[in-house]
Amino acid sequence: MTRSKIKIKKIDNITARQVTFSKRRRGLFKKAAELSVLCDAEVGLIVFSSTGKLFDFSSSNMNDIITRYSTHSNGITKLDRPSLELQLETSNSAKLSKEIADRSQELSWLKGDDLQGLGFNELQQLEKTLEIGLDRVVELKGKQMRSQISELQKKRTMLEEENKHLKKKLVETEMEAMLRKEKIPLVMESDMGMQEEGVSLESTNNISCISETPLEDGFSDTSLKLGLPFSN
Amino acid sequence: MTRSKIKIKKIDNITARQVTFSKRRRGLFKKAAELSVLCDAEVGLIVFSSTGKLFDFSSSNMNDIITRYSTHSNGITKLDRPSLELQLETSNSAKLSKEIADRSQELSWLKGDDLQGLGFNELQQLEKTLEIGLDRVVELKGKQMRSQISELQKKRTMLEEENKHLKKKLVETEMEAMLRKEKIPLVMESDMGMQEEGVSLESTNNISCISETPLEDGFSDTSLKLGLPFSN
DNA sequence: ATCTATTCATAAAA
DNA sequence: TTTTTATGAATAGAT
Repeated sequence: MTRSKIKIKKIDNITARQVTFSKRRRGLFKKAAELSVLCDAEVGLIVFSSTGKLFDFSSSNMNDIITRYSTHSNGITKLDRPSLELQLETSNSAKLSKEIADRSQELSWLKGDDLQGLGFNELQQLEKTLEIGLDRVVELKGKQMRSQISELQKKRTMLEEENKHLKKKLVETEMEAMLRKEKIPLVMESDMGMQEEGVSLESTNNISCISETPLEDGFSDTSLKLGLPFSN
Repeated sequence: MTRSKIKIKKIDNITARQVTFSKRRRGLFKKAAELSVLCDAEVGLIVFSSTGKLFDFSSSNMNDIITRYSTHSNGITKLDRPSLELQLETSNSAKLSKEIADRSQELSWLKGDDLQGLGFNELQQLEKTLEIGLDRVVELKGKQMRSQISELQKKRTMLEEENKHLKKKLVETEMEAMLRKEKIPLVMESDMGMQEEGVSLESTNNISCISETPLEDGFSDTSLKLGLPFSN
């Protein structure tokens, strides 16, 4: 369309055709893009050259555009090969939705919501179900609590035992030291490698370590919290 | 692009945008057609206006083009473009199934089943939920029972009142008959049109209703069952 | 929708 | 291919 007007018919010369294709293709894509931007349109453009090369442009997402086109243009007529499966899936979805609705309803009832429409027998049944459920939950909870308690008690016993041993050992060590007429430094704690966890010699309350009443209480406190570790 | 150059950006003025859309759309489609003819290319063009209207052009068949595009552009991903909806449906089904599973699980828990995996806090929560539900059910049930009882009592009162009147009337009738020296047949019940429902002259248990016991019993039993009409 | 001044697209050539 | 250039086509703004 310059130098001379041309007729719109297939260009015979292959080279010329390819050249024209390049030029016009770019022009076309440019205009497509401009249209989509200027006019807020959704544009999808697909071009296959005579040599089979693909060029495409889409203002958004080509799949979206094609999908939208499919539903718009002929709706179902077009690609109805899978419509059978689709129908199956759709009806399946419907079934599932119904199922969900049913279960939601039952859940509501069990939670005490939405009871207005129920008759007496239904309420009766519901009550029974709830009582059974509650019984089982309470029972299991109790079991868990009991097992937790017994575990803690076992641990306490173990630690008490350990403490007893440690105290004994400490007394022995002291005695030994006294026999050697050596004084055990009071600040020894920081240097002592305490491989025995759970027994701490440091503390805010000072306890004399050497004496006839070798260890007053305070050592017997294993710091074990017997409170149950759950909030109420 | 005449009179003044324009910037390629969305045209704000709606009217102007629509006008431009019309003009440029026609230009675009014309060029698309020209390209396909001049260069022997396969062209597919899809345009949705901002108002949602669809315009399309295809040098051959749009489905073919889309199919070819699908195989070309991403190979497998869109090869079965038609199954896009199917995929959507399928994923939807999956979601729904999951939902059902969730609700089923919760239902099981509420019914006291499948509790093994639950921790203490979950059991605690469950117990609370069940208690609330149970409370509500019991409350509503109680309400229904009370209203039923009061309704029945009202009815009983009504019927008792009615019976009293009927007895009185009967006595009067008897008296009258006696005065006329006429005898009232004993088998009259079967012929008497009993327009008063709820009042049965027949009965197995005999209860005297009127202090003077003017008429023998059998009249006073209204056959009212006060037991609640539900099974336990 | 139609008109026109301008800008744009592009056929032919390089 | 891309660039150049002369020219026809497309179109923004007005009507």
